[in-house]
Amino acid sequence: MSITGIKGMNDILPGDVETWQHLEEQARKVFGAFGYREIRVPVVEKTDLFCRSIGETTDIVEKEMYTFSDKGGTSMTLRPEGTAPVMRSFIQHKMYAQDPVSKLYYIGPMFRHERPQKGRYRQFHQIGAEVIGVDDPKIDAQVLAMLSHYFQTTKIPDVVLQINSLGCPECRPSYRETLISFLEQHIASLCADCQRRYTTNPLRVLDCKVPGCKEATVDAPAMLKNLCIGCETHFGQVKEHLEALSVSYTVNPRMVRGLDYYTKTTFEMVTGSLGSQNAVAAGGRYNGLIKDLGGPDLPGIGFAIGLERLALMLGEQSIEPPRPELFIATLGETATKAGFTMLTRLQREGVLVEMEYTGKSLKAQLRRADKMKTRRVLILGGDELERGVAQLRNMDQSSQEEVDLDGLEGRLLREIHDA
RNA sequence: GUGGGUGUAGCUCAGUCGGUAGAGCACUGGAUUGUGGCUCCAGUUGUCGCGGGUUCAAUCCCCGUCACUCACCCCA
Repeated sequence: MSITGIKGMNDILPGDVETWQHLEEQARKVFGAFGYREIRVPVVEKTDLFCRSIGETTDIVEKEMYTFSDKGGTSMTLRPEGTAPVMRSFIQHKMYAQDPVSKLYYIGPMFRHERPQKGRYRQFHQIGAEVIGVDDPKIDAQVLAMLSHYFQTTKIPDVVLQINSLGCPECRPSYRETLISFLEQHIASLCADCQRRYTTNPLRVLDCKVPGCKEATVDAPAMLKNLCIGCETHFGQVKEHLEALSVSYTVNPRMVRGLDYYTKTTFEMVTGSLGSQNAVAAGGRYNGLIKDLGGPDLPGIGFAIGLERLALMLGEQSIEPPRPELFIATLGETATKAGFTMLTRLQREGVLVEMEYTGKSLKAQLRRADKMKTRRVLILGGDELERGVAQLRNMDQSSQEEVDLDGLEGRLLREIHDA
């Protein structure tokens, strides 16, 4: 048996990769216009970084990380998400000393050891953006405006923006307590999972899909009703700004996050067309994170987009390879040599040119040229070469003319550039 | 971690009520001593996922295992 790839880690082959390039190019364009600059950070970090940022009791940290010891014995982890490494880098390079506001984006692979299924893989790819240094609700709204604009320009169908507020260290702990005591009274009607997690992660119970849990929690106290003054006005202003920017959204008071660092505004772009892996982008504000990681007390907000899920939504249509401008078909050794040097000269001019290297029949060469959907074929024969001419065939029109080799390359280059 | 489905040619799949296998596409060559797409003809490719059991005989039945996949869980 030959060596295969690793479960849940996929190859992106020609024909599919063009979709990915499109998604990445659009992100660079859109994010660039909003003033974001790219940052590239390693895929491996010290394990501690993720434990401290994502949260010790989250599923990600408890059971999904690719963690190993390097030769010096330090525990390292393949990054399961992008925000923590970016914040680590931000702090380490004291980026706050250069500019009070940093707007950064990243593109790259993330790793989580989960059971793979549609839209969920062990190596997956995210495009993320982060704004550090501003707590103003205008920024929350602007981030959401940029995100929904990105979905419009990439022509991703059927996504809706859901927003919520998770409160802050002032209001969340007391809400948590009232929620736990509510859940205790209804524990009998909760599913086994919720009975287990209602103390560790009570907010998650509100997001449970089991009908019984939904019913039991209909009258549960809502975070949005228990926000402190600061969080409430912040959330209200976010909504106002979204309306002013004509960004459509719905409030989902039961939306929760899988990472502990989120505060205040949280959001998801949700689709109905991907089954249960329905979040195609998600994020929120994380005002305490940078301080927790040993940096200054600066607010932040950001999101990550799941590229596999977008690629799935854009459909399976495989993209055709580009059409060569010219195929050089040759007969005989001297013509083949001459054709080969011409091929290379034109390629150096940036023109897509092909030829057959293995000395097949002219018929076979033309068939191959046709299969590649070549626009033109230059037929170089031995006798013609001596006379300084060749046959130039237009494959679309099935027409052919004899051309002088002298000045031919210049003529072709002009023709190709004019088209 | 739990459950379901599927594993036959490069791809999509058929098939054998147990006697070691086929189609379409793709690929190669020919019908035109130097000319593609259409058509016609010919040809190549499989340890029928792997291991074990039952049997005279297993790709087919049974058990195990691995892989892929979908769902739960979780999440982008």
